[in-house]
Amino acid sequence: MPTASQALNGRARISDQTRKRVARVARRLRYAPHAAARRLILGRSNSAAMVPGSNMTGMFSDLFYRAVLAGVGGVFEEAGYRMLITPPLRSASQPPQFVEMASAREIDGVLVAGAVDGRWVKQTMDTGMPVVLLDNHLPGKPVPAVVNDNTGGAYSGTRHLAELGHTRIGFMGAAVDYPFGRETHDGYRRALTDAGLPVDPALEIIIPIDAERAREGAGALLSLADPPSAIFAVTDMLALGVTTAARERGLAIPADLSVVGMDDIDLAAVTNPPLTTVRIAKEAMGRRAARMLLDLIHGDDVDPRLVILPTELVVRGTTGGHR
Amino acid sequence: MPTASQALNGRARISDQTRKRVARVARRLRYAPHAAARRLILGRSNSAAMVPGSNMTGMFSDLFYRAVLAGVGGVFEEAGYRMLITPPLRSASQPPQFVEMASAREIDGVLVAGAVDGRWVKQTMDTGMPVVLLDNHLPGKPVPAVVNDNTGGAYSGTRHLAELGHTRIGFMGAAVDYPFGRETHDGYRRALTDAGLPVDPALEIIIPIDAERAREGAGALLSLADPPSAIFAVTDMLALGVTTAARERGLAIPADLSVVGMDDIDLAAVTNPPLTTVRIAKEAMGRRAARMLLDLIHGDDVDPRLVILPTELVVRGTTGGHR
DNA sequence: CGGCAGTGTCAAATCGATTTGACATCCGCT
DNA sequence: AGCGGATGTCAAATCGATTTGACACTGCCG
Repeated sequence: MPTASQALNGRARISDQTRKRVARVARRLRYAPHAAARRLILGRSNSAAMVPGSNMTGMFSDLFYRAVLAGVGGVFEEAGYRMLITPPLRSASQPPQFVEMASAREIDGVLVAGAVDGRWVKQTMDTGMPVVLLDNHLPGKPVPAVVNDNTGGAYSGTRHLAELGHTRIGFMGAAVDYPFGRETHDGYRRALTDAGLPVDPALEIIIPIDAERAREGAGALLSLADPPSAIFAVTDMLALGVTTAARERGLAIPADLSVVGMDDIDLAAVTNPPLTTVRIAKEAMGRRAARMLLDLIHGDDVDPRLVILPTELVVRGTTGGHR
Repeated sequence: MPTASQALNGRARISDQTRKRVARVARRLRYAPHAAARRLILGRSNSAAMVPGSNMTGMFSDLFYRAVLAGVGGVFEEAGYRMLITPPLRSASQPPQFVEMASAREIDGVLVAGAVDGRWVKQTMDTGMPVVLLDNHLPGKPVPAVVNDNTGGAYSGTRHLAELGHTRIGFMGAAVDYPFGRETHDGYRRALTDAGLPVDPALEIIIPIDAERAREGAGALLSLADPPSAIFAVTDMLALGVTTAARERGLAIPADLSVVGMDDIDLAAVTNPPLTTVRIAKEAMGRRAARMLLDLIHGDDVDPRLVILPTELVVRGTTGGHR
């Protein structure tokens, strides 16, 4: 079948006419080349693994990761690459599935979204397999990564509240084991300091990202003797938990309490009132990371090993001036 | 390397001592067999595709999907199988990724969860690739499938309300393009008829599964001149939308309105009040479907092509007697 | 007529792991 | 000594697609 192969793959010495004839026959016979055989001789599989980090509750649950996934998928599809999503991480001591797939050379590259044990990343990279981190980075390690400007985002959200005249601004942070948690906290505190406001640890609550916990946490903040008049939450889901808790206490938004989220999930624009939030360029993040991985697979050097994407403040209906 | 292969794969004529020695060396060299080469000679890849149907991509089916995934993953892992999740369906006219993977023999079987175009299923099965549907079935077609007893579940949820003395029982159905929608509707109507209650189309609302629509829909039902005193919703998320809408109108639950959901997501037990619901055996569904697929892959005949799993009514705090 | 470009056929090598059958040792037992 | 069982070595075939180089054929041009 050398002729057939050359015709289908656009190689040498085959006229257009023959090429088309072969293609027609192949279609009629429903012929599809055997992926493993191709992989073996060509040395590449044209597929990459997308790994949901341990902070992802589920690949599709998270509106955040769905948007990222769309960006990644678009670039891969355009490049003729296949994206395989691995299941959520298994028992901690065993290597996650992507490590096995990488060492068996089933894939050409790995894209890890979110929290991951650096040990597995290192082991995979040591075998020469390209890895790109997404929404996560290993500080001090030369692992290519694409992240959001979490510090800057938290800064601009908090500053917005300060500029509206609020002086007691609460913080709802996320307890996660990757840099996002610390970075947002930094941004919040820095904005307070720059605005000449004191940092009050009593106004800071750090919880796992979870619907119930968010409402409880917000309730605790609002029950303080001297409660905040505004709250910056590090994700939109947390911010929505805050608005729910406020409504349960009879507080009007934004009259009694201003709220800023971060993310700009689809839902944010249609809540009542629509949520003021710091938009994360989710699709761009996915696209950028996917392109970086493809470059690495093709052997190109990627220039900045760490890409930080800027955020954008989107002022909607949940923020107002301090009385 | 015949000896090495025989040692690692537990084949003939190799003493335990040599076996161990080979294993040690292999580990030190970080040797892992090339998946494609193995696939080629062995004729199987020990991996299967898990396909999220077009209804599984949304956030609300997600808690459901996660539980199913856990069941599937457990069985696969135990069997030494790898599960690859394909990304959400791409543009409608192109074949979804699992079809390509199947025709290139990258996988040994396909598990489709939820709504899927029957055309692709047929095309895949025609090539001899085992396919099992999960939470979906193609009526009249001999495609192996594992489903919930949706009719029975809706029946028991509705009957529970009738037994509590409710006579005007609303229905909140899902507008989806697979049997779930029709089956739950049937179960609801049948329960009414069996209880000697009239069917009133004005009490039936059928909407896409979506947070906003659920609240609006419930609002419409509760605004009727002669509103229902109880509502059966076909998913827990819809039921929670109902309770939210009721609370917004100052109705107490269950005093003024009884609500029953279906699913029993984790959240259902911790809401206030905890949700009465019809439990779907989600993990069992995943396990059963995974086992069926493995049987088909191993060439065994599966006996009932359609497995229907029973539901269980879980009475919690959102249902009470009719005044 | 000789040569050459354009096109197609064909056999052989290649990718990496596994399986098989032939052959070689070594050991213990009769 | 001779035999059989246990164990290990080795060369060769296999899986399916691709690539390469040798060769053949046609038709056109100088």
